[in-house]
Amino acid sequence: MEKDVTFFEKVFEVVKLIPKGRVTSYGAIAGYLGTKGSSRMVGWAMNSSHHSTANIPAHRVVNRNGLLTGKHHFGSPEIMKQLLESEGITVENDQIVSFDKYFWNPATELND
DNA sequence: TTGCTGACCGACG
DNA sequence: CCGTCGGCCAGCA
Repeated sequence: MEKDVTFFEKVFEVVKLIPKGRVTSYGAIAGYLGTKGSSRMVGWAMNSSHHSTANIPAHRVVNRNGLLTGKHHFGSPEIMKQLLESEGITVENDQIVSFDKYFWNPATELND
């Protein structure tokens, strides 16, 4: 039976499951949750992640183009890039290099 | 309570 | 190719 968990909670769970050195997209998470149309809410959940005490690796979540769209929401646009590079991910021009190589699809990784 | 906005994505002209 | 619009759910005035 499903809990009264909201879209936010689901997003947090998936984001926290993202392995180090990997990245995913808002649409991928939304699609995995079955709400592809609510890709916007995924980003909104990330915004709430700062308010949440849980450690949410929001820097591992980027848009479909691998662009660091939400970098500005980390307090400083450099934080997101530094965090990604700290995990071995190359970021150039606010965009992840070989994004498809670092891309982590929950629907594929979490699903057998 | 109603309505707008938002770290996106995809479709249409 | 590029500009515009609709849709999804939740938070805030």
